[in-house]
Amino acid sequence: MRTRTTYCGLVGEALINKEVVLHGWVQNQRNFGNLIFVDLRDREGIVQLVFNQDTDAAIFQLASELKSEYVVEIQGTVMARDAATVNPDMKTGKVEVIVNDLVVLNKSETLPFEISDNNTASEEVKLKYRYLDLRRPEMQKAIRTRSAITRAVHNYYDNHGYLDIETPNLTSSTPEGARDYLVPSRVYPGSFYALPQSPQLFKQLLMAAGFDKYYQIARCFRDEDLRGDRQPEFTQIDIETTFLSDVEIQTETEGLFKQVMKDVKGIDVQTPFPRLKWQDAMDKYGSDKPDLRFDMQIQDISDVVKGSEFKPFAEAAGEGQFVRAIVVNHAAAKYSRKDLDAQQKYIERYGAKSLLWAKYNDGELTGAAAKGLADVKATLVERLNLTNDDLILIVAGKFQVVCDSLGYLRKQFAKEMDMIDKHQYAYAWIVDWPLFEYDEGFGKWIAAHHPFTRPRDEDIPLLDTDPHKAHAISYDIILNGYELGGGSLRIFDPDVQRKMLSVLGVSPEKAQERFGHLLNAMKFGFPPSGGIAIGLDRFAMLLAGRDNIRDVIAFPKNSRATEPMTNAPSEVTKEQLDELGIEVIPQNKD
RNA sequence: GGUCGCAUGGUCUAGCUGGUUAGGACGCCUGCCUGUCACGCAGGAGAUCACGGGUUCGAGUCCCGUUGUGACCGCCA
Repeated sequence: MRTRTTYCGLVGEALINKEVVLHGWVQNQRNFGNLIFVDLRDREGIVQLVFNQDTDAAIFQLASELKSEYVVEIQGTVMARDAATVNPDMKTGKVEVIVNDLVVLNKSETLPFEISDNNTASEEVKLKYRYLDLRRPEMQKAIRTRSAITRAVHNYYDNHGYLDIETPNLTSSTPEGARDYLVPSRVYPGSFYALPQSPQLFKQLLMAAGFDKYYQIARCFRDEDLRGDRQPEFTQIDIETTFLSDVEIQTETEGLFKQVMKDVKGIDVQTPFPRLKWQDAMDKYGSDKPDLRFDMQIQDISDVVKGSEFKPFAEAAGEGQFVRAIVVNHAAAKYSRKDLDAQQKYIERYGAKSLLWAKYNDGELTGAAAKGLADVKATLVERLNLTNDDLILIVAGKFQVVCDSLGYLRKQFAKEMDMIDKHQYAYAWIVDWPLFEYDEGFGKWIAAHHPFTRPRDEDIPLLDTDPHKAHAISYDIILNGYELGGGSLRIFDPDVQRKMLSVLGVSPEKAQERFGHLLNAMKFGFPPSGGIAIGLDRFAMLLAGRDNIRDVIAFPKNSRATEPMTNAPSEVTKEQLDELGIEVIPQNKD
């Protein structure tokens, strides 16, 4: 093999009349009998090769046998193309390479799908041949965006005095939070390691050790069902510091985003980011991670419809019930009764009884809820600031139901009405979180963030009396409707930590067993600390302009948590199980 | 765990109310072509219609189940 002189995609006018050696994959071949064009592709792009019958018959013969995805080495001369044959759509379209030597390094069988960004092969097939799908320029770009991000992250934290410290992947199981992935111990049959859901405890202990500023790009594992923005293993940019306030940590983190946006996208983002209280986010946008690229705020009209005999409003008159609305401008004509009935199906998922809607035109309300609103029309028009062709969407019910439903509708209609600027990056902090949330399924309080989150000092007495009223010193960073990351200041008083765990229903014995190391550490000069963890996959997905984190993970799992290429997870031999002291109970399907 | 959708040559898909020689596009194979760049033209091969059962004179099509797969709810921060 000769030494490559440049990448295919980098062959440009600077190299005209120069000799080059290129390695790459055959993208395409156009054969004219006595003249052949071959598009040669590598990670930087495509360049056109020219083979002429008259120049070298033997090389020409070899070139005529090239097929898609053959791997070749060529030596040739870069030539300027005639004005008439320049291809303005190609980066290398002003030049071409006249080939004087061709070596086929490897052949390719017929491919399961075309290596093209237009290919429409199913997700299943693409994942099975992931290495082929990754050859597509779009995929190469997405993976490279991720690489650029991690590079910028390392640079930023290195420049700001943070130490990159690794934490174990074989650790012990913790009862809180997500389901753990377990790894059986051979040395101690019947005992298991757990893969970390995050390096949370370790990073706090690194602070106890006095490292002051830590960061790590850490792999995390959670055995829960997948979504477009959730994989069972994922990567966090994990940060922990001592002696900093919540605002100081946020400011350092804003610096990171500023730097990454500059390095990766060439965009200057404004800091500080807007800060939104959790309660306000829920009230105005129906979500704790609202997409702030468009407005369309939720408005409470409970007081307006109070006393109404219209059944949905009458039912929602009680304690803890709300009637709220969004107004979609210029949408009344666009949506039919049928369209809106279809939307109702979607909000039923969140427990909404019905989608109440009305259209406003020339001072009149029409539609499903018009009759029920007739008495309060004047107030409503003023409150919602209605103008012609407005579509009003109203949901009544419990707080969570109303928020989820209107949050969904807000996003959905903004999308359908094309109100979202795809080039905008709307960052914000969500602050003032409740410390706990109530789990209806288990009938108990669970940590809204995690059990080490520090309550506001003035709320500590509430832990004994009204835990649900306590607020956390925690913060989420959101971008375009996605939760990018979250962090908090940590409890550093062992008494507060014990109290916190007790509210969560963790007995002192269990606490000692699971978190003894942290509780012990708190006895020996434990510093106030805080940090944040940022979802690298989601961040990369957003910067790469994709809508699934699979696209920024080289070898992801499918939606059933399996990996079609390697067939993971797979069965193991009886010998392997015996060694671990494990017996598999056969699954009875009937 | 639940709901909804999908499964037809290598790939993507058409196939309505049951009777088709299972159609098309891309890819593949053969031939022709000296300026294409999604080259073009002519010809050709390639499908137990995911699997199992049922209804029917007859099933790609209807019904039930299984499997695989996608989205969502639950779950997850």
